Amino acid sequence: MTSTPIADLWPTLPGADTRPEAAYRLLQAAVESFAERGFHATTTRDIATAAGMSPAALYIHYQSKAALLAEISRAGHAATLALVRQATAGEGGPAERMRRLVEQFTAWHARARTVGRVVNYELHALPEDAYAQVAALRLDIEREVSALIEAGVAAGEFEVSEVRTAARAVTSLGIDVSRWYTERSSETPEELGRRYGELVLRMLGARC
Amino acid sequence: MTSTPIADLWPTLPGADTRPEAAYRLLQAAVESFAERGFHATTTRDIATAAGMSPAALYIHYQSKAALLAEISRAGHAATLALVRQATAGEGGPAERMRRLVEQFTAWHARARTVGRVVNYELHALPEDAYAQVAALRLDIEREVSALIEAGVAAGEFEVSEVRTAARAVTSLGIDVSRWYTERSSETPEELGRRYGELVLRMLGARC
DNA sequence: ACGCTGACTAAGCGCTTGCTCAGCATGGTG
DNA sequence: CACCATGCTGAGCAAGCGCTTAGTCAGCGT
Repeated sequence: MTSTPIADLWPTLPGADTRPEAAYRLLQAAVESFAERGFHATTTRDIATAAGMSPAALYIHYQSKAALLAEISRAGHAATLALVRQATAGEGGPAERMRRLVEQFTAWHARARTVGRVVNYELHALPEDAYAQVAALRLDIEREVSALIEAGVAAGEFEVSEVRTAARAVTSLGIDVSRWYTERSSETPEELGRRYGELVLRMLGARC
Repeated sequence: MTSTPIADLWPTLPGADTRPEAAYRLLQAAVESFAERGFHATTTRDIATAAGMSPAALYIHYQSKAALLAEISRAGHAATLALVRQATAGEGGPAERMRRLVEQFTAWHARARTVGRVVNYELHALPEDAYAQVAALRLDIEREVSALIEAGVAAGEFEVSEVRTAARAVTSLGIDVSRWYTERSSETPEELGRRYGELVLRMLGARC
């Protein structure tokens, strides 16, 4: 029942199979700690202890505490963009694709809420170069959503006055799920996804 | 053109008129710093310097760094709840009141985005007693929104499958504005509010 | 048996943090 | 004038921070 959100993320990391298992444990511990307390309130001792090691062991696998955050953020954004691309590229018209996108985008932010929190709310703590990479990925995600809405408008399936505002609202709804969703929530990630899909289609004026 | 978001907040603070002006400057500096860097990444020296004082001066007006956060959070939540109550209590049917609520809720989170960020994203740093007070206020806000949606459904003006999920979506949209809105945004807070009001009414299935 | 390597630890360095405290200037009051 | 309360500062303390260093040890090829 309890999911391991980091598992959604790990396969997208470079060299995931060759990397020692200890690096994985450190990454998992960092995600959990950063999500719960925030980057600056998390100490390297927290992470190392949660991973069952001494503080110094962290620096064998990662250059710094910030490098850990950068790796989580990069991989998390890459995974999200991949999810968005997969959903929008599938079969069906704009409305059908939008429903699928919102369902999966929302469910991911509920299921992988710890990763989602780090990805969306710890951007300011990223080193400059990592931030630049991540900002580019975020732009790509928003562009995908905007393009899909525009396609829907062109096909006469959506009716929207401002595409950019609508795109903001769609992504915003999904992202904010990682803030408020807890494992005590009454809805499963998939249920929530389906309901949000319905709400978004109505928001976009999809012909009923 | 540039707003001073803290001004929206200050009047709701207890003893605002009797309190020395230095306390106000410290509070303003704290809001700005907490919003930009987060609570834990902000030092007492940051706050004091921004207020034009030495670090020690902070402790004449506030018991601790956390007490500053608590005061900001309490006042910010109280102001938000007051805004919500004022909007929902006005004249008009559920749809009209919901439009007004979303317009004002959204515009506030754009205009007072610095306060909004502290209020919504630094909850975990609150001392336990302050957190309890603030959690109660947050529950009240959500209850107001839920009640308004239920009233709309009862009046036949809304059509919603799950009231709680819809309420979550409505508040979520507004709250997340404080995360992404910047003063470089192309829309004014009021424009954004109007557009979001439109989107939310559609989302709730308001009869057109 | 041997030396080497790579994962790891115990100890701790240099620095920053939240916060304290003795003392100073100011201005209202007798 | 003396007196004191108020608002503030300069200096600095104890604790905790990110990170480094020297060294241990199991597993490996030869």
